[in-house]
Amino acid sequence: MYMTLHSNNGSLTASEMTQLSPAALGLIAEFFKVLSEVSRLQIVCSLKSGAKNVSEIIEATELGQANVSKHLRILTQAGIVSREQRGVCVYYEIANPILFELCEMVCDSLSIQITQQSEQLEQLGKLRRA
Amino acid sequence: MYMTLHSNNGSLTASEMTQLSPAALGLIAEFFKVLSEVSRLQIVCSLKSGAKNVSEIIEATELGQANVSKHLRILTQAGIVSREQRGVCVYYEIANPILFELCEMVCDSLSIQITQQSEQLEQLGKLRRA
DNA sequence: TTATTATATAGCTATTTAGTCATAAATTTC
DNA sequence: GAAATTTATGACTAAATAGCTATATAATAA
Repeated sequence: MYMTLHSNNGSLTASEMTQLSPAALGLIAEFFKVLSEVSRLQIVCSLKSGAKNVSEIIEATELGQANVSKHLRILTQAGIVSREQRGVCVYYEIANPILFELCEMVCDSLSIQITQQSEQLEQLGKLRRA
Repeated sequence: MYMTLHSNNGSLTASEMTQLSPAALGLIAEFFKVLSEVSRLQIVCSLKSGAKNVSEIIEATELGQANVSKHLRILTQAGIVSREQRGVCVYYEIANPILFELCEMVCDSLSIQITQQSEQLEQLGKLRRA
């Protein structure tokens, strides 16, 4: 029996994850894919300080207009940002703060890796010099 | 001034993330990209119960041999799994357990979204029937 | 209405990459 | 050494997509 994403009232423990169905893995993969583009991470980061309209996002990220528009559509569909029209302008806002936790965890993890690698390189250097 | 990944002894707070450099965002994006493929998530899940050699992974995931080999290379380079040769066989193992936390968080998040969406759809149904 | 501004979208190109097949490389067994 | 087994790699194809330009749509102002 596979585990679906909304079994158990929407909460999955790590041990249950082993049995995630291909469909659930597909949703997870899709979510990660949305976060796997530098441009989209830039946009999200630019919204960290609060809601911005498209023009403001373009200015903050220095990306092209059409490009930003497309990325915002992807982020909205993924439920990561929310969209609100105010007159001519459309304001976007972080809708899913989980994202920053995720990034933080990845940052920490990568930092540790980088630190370990540089330590290993240093050890290697010492061995060479010896 | 941009924040690099290994500033502050490898620990970044959420508030600092706003100022991540494009280079740091690139590393984060790359990490997420590795996790954005169903096949790789399948492989990782198959390793949840412990180390497996390539043949065992192929059996567990039902993916092609060359394909698995390539994915394992990508996962290894990303520091997500580790590689150990024992005779003819090569055993892979989860090296970065952060991954399961990440998946769990995404699962929870997605579950909540799906629940909310289905509730909204239900509300919509009630309105239509009324 | 017309003009202007803000955002979205269609069409296109170039790049990336997952998957497959064939083959190479490495290890063990006979 | 030869054969068999396990894993890795190179070549190729098909599909996905980021970014661009041009254009469409929507809202406001004149």
